[in-house]
Amino acid sequence: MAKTGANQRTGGNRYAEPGVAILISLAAGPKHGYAILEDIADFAGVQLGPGTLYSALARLEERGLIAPLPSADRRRPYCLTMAGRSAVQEQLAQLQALVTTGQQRLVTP
Amino acid sequence: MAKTGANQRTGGNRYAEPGVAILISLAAGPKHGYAILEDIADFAGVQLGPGTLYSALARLEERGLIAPLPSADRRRPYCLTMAGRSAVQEQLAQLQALVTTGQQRLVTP
DNA sequence: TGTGATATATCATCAAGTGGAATAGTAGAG
DNA sequence: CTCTACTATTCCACTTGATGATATATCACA
Repeated sequence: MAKTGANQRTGGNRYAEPGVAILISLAAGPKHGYAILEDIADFAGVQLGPGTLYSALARLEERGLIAPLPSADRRRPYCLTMAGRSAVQEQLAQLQALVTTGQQRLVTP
Repeated sequence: MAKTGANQRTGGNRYAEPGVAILISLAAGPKHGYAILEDIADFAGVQLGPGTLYSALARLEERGLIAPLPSADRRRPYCLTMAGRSAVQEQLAQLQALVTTGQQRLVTP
């Protein structure tokens, strides 16, 4: 396990759980798992393992935040539901508030 | 267990894990656990349980992101280390990037 | 004295994050 | 035509860590 060195002992790398990243990825339009993987690696600089991705997708679907589309090829595309869209908005707002507070505090100790 | 109803089956409410919130709280100056609890409830609107708080503190200390100060009274104050300060900055920057991307995508589908 | 707020420690439980391995289809090189 | 590499998903075992409950101790104050 983990010969990378960059992220060796994970479990501590929960900067932001994959859920939000996936929702953000789908906010740009429907995608299938593998494409989401690449998209996230691109915009967040984090390479998710397949287990992480697909288990998160299952959870998200279970919660009604994303919905499966009819699959062409061997791909299983998903799209954001309205609930999902609301959820991202809400989470982003919360995160933004957190970030703003944090940055204020870092400059005004 | 959980008769609250407001947050009954948690495990799904990881908008942002307590670690960042604690670091942000300490960014405003040294505090002891209980004070951090109140501070976070104030600026993040999240009431952490004692288990969550103190276990997170232990982890953060173990990783060298916070350091214990000599305890007066029965309080155990902590302060942010330099590594901790860097870590918050980094995480906040990452979160900010995530939020920005997310918000762009929500308006430009 | 006893009641409630302050403050911390410890515990068991469980969700979920994680990487690796297995599987399978597809496309291009040779 | 076949070998190989890439695309794509599924399954699995392991580990973190978040969480609420509970226990404990001190202090203020009526």
